[in-house]
Amino acid sequence: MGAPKQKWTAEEETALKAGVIKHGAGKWRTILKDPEFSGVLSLRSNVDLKDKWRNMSVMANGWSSREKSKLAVKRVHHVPKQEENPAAFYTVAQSDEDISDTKSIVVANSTMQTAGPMRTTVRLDNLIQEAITSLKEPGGSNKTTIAAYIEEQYWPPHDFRRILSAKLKYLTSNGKLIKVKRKYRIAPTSTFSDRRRNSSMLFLEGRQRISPRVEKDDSNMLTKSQIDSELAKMRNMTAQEAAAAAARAVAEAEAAIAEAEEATREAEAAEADAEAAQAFAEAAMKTLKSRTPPNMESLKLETMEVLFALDSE
DNA sequence: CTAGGGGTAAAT
DNA sequence: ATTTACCCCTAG
Repeated sequence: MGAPKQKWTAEEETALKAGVIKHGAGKWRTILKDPEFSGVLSLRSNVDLKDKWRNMSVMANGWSSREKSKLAVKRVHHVPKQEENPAAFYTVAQSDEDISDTKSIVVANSTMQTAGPMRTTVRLDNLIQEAITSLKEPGGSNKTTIAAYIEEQYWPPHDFRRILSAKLKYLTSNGKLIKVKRKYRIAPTSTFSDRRRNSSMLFLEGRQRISPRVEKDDSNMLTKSQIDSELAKMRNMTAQEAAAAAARAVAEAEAAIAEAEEATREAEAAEADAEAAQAFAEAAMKTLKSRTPPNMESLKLETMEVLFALDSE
């Protein structure tokens, strides 16, 4: 029996994502026990988490059918900026053969070969959609509100707002969003899958303020200071954690960059590479977790540089 | 416990 | 029809 049904709430999904980011994909039990998430996820089992993550991954993969398509990976095409990037990452990811997925390997390899970052998408579409639906503002939400919502739950990539603008513009011209007086709402007919609207705000526990040392964030939006504190924390992290955090940041940032470009052209192709960054980031995390890199310090430094490089982009 | 294969059935 | 939540099982 498939068992009744209990849709995952946005809070739970957020908690799961945050948990994965914090503890790594696969540490379901750890995530579950973490007091930061146990509240929200108390009704979920570790297997539920795993399955949900699987579902989410499948979605991110673009094309459904859980495990059907082996996905013979694709072209890594043009890259807006080409510098020598996270060499440390790529090296690490590549030097590992226990990267389970074909896609991961391909990503690493192709990335190496083209000496450029892969393009990706972090489902900004979905984030926007989630923001609008969750905010439930009559008449839609304006850009600032949407940005604030997203920034509250996700680590905002450097030039996030610029990208958001481009994306919003594109989605509007595309008919997926309707803009009325600077407010966006989801087009009724759109392909936006429109998901649950279970915005029962239980506790606002789903996501804690990351900065323990910055106590003065009353109503202040924690964007820049959050980044700073993240970086500060990274210095005290283990290489694995630092790399994982950085990997995620890199993936998101590059994805955002790709998104921005794509938005001004055609966003269709963007979906196809959606998983690339995720696979890459996961591979990096996985690798770094299973084996401690020889030179932790240099790795840490490398990741830092990556972050700064991206930040000054 | 986790990964992942496979399956059922409720929702959409 | 597809997606999605949940279950079960096996290997490691």
